[in-house]
Amino acid sequence: MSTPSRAETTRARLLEAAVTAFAEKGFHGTTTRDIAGAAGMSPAAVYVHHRSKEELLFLISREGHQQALDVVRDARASSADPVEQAAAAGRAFAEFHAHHHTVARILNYELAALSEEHRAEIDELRTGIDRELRALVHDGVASGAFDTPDPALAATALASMGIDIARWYREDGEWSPTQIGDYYADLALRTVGAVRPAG
Amino acid sequence: MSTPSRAETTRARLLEAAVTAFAEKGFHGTTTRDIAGAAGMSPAAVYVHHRSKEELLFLISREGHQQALDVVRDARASSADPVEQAAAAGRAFAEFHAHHHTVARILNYELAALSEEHRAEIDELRTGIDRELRALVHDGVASGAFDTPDPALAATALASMGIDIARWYREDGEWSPTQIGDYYADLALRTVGAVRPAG
DNA sequence: ACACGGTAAGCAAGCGCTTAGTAACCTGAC
DNA sequence: GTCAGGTTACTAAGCGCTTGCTTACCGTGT
Repeated sequence: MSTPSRAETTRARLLEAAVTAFAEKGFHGTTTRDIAGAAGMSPAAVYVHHRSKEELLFLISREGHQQALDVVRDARASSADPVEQAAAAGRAFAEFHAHHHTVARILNYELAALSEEHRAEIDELRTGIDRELRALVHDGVASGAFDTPDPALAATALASMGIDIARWYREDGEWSPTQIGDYYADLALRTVGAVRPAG
Repeated sequence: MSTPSRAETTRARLLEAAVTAFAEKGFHGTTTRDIAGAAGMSPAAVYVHHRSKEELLFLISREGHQQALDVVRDARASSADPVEQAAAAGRAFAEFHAHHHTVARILNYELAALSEEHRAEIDELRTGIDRELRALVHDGVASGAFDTPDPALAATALASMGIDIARWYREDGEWSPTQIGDYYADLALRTVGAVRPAG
């Protein structure tokens, strides 16, 4: 229960400012002066707490990807039934991308701005997400619970429709993250061709 | 059948170079020297043929959005049956985003870099696409051919899953644009809850 | 003679990042 | 309690370079 040090607080403020700026204007459209200004500090303060502007992007990207991977893993672990797994994954992945749409935009649209080493580390997390979804669809097809013309492409489509929510979602839009989660739980089942679970 | 003038050819070469560069590195990550260099010209040549870097983005965006709108309109006009319209729209919209993935990335990820006036003009074309898809789903629901818990969200999802193909599609990937088109024709029918047409 | 299609050179502004310095806060000997 | 000595968190100023774009000029075809 230790209170965070002043340095930790400042570090977090800079990261939060970077998230907002990167999501709104992109990595290359954001200046270190933007970030420092939004955090209420001088441009030099960025370099007291972080090596470079790219490191800020990497820290944001790693944390966000880890969370996204956890979301999918938790959904798979929530049930032994592939049908329930598909609904849970569709719901949770959609809710994640709606609720964390600012971070999610950075995760998916700023990959090219990462250094080669950082990009490689992020790619491993992305591969993990893809593997989870492919395994989920594979299990359902193998058990006869799913009916899809192309299981691998179905897994890609599941990831894709969730990710793109971060692009079109608006906080003042027609649907709340919960409503979107409900809809995408159903849409995931339609995508894999599952018989709806009773209830 | 007039041969294009030298100016017209150069203009097109600069636009093509801008498409490649913007898609790969984003608008802000691309320099006017990148564009001129890729077109085999000096940096000043850009300004012989175009007002600004932003104008290049606008020209690319307007042309691409017009084509995307035409694709959806043609799909709707191809049949009076909402089910066939949904399949045709799903297929054509997906094929478009796979085949023209470089342009499509610019259309969907560089909107914020447009000037206010240009952005407004592009938004009209985007609204047109949205309206077509909402009308399509509405017609199917009204005729009893579709079954979906949220028609407006279904239309959004249809657009979304097509658009995101531009993000994940790779020319050396697992699927060709035609295969993707086939799959998304079927996926569109699942999304709107249509009874598959005979055949 | 001259319009057309282009370049060489460079300007003002803005970029990521560094350096040198300072105010504010601890620590502990007395 | 207090106050020198050291540390932490930060800033003012600016460096070297790149940016979008302009200006002044030139070779070529008619």
